[in-house]
Amino acid sequence: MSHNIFASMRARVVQALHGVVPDLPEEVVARVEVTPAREPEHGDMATNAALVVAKAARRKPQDIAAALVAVLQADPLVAEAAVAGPGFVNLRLHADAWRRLLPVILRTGEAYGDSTAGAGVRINVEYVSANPTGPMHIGHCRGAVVGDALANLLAKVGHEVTKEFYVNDAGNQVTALAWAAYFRYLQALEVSITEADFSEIVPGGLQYRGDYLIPVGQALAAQFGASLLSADSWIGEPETWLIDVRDFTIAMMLEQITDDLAALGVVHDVFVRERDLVEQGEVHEAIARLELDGLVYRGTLEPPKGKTIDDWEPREQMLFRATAFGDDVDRPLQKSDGSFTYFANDIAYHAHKIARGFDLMIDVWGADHGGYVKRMQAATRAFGGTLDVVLCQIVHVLKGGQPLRMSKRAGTFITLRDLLDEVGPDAVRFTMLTRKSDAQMEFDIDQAVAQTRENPVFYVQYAHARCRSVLRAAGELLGAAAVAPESLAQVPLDSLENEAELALLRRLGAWPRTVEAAAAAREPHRIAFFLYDLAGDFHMLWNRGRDDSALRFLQADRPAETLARVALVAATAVAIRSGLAVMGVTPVEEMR
RNA sequence: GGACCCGUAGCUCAGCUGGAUAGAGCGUCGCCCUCCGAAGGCGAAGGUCGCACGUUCGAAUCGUGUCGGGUCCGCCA
Repeated sequence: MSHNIFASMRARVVQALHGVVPDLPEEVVARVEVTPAREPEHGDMATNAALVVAKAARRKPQDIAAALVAVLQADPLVAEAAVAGPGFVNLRLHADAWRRLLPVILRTGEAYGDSTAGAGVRINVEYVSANPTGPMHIGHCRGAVVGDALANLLAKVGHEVTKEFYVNDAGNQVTALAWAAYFRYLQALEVSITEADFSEIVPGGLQYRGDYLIPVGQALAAQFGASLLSADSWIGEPETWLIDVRDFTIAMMLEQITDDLAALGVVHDVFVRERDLVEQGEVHEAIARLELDGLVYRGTLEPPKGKTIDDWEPREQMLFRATAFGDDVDRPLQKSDGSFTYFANDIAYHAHKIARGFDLMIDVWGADHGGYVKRMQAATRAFGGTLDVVLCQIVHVLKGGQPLRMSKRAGTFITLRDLLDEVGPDAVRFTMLTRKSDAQMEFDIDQAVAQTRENPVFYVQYAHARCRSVLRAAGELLGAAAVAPESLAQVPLDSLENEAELALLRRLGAWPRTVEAAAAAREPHRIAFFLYDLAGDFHMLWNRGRDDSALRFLQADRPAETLARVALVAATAVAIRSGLAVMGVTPVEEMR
């Protein structure tokens, strides 16, 4: 059930258009838009209807616009219609058309803005998907927030959404992790060996030297005692301990990651483990199916030009014919040791998702995976699926006006947990959504906690707190029953006629179309900007009351007007909560 | 050499999928307030939308080229 006033006006415009210009092709009508007017003098809304059909109708846009105006002026919602510019039709609605949104909003509650635009389309949103080799850091954080908010947004427009985490627990990385954990295990048992000496033993050298594995080593010692050592209390043969240590460590890391995510408010519905896919033979199955379709062959790749690779030598390998689906080159499926590449596993994973019946997959990745998009989309198309990728660009963290250079070696490595401790989950989530995800962003820690307008989190929360404050005071003045949503939904609203009040009303009316547009564009940041603007409208109204006490919400001697204003305030709070819910941010009742 | 992302006000960024005179916050300048309807308010200045062609009624938005910044480029994930 949609309460989108722009959608209903569009329906009226299209109906009028059919009367004015018969036999219009569907695809032409589809381009008709009804959008909010940018300038208040232009009215409330504008439509491009006459402009987009002019060519098909073989008539001048202004003529069609004039004919539309004649029809639309008779519409009971329309106060004024006029031709403007090259053939726009500007519409000014009766104030009542806007006012009657309030009961709808109050009765709908936080579901205001929901729609059925996505009904029947199942979407899998995969995000975070970090290696379980260490704690979550800032780089993961943006993707986590964007993915989570996007999933909420898609659900709000009616999609059936699954939030999914792909655990990369099958590659060399987790073997390296096991070695690093084993070193900490030795330390926990006070086996005397230096990091340098141990690194000599590790195939490829010791990685993951961070302190975060110390508790893992202790836990291993507590769990296994000395049983992972050799008989002479020295380093055991890897085949005797590697798998146990690896699985134990992955489990602990994964638990820490999910704990950190939970602290951020991110909870996935489904975890898929790469190792399970490998062990259940799904990779072989997926590759076999590609072979059947003639999309796999043995060949030799050209070395990349302009980039010298020291030990490059031409090598024949198993390749996926990605170029058949728009990629630049065909992509390797097998390493020289015969095992599958990460890409091959990922193909199996996406085939797995397609087989589970999703109509659309959306992967949220870091910018460093940008070069991977085309091949993955090629692979999913080979399986008859559709993949959208949302790339999240790098986040630079600022503190005290200075960039924090993140370096594991220098110890200025910011974990998600550090950030949450310093800023709090709500501010982290909101701030991460104040930029388009494919643009780099600077995360200014000082700004995220600032109690001023320059901090959008504060500004929006403050607006909600003020709304709640008004509602509490109204309850004391008029009685709790009088300010219950259903009571307010029946209040006469004629007294809402101040320009600032109407501006706020119009903004509230734009919420459903904002949600739909943001979902269609996969751009959750638009929600943050809408809320910032909405908060601005509300604060402006509040400030008017500060200058002129007649404009304050609560007027002890004029209960009818007070109730109408309280209804507007209550609806504003509802819309803010509706938006914050998409972002996963908790609305506050008061500023403290 | 190639692929992908980004170039909009001094700074950080929006710009609703091609619409009308390109917006916000910060900063700057001016005025007001310092009242718990506290954690400021009002107003002003400030832009050849990196640049050049092209597409069309119309371009910050689409295409091509170019310059600048970023990410990445066979057996890492």
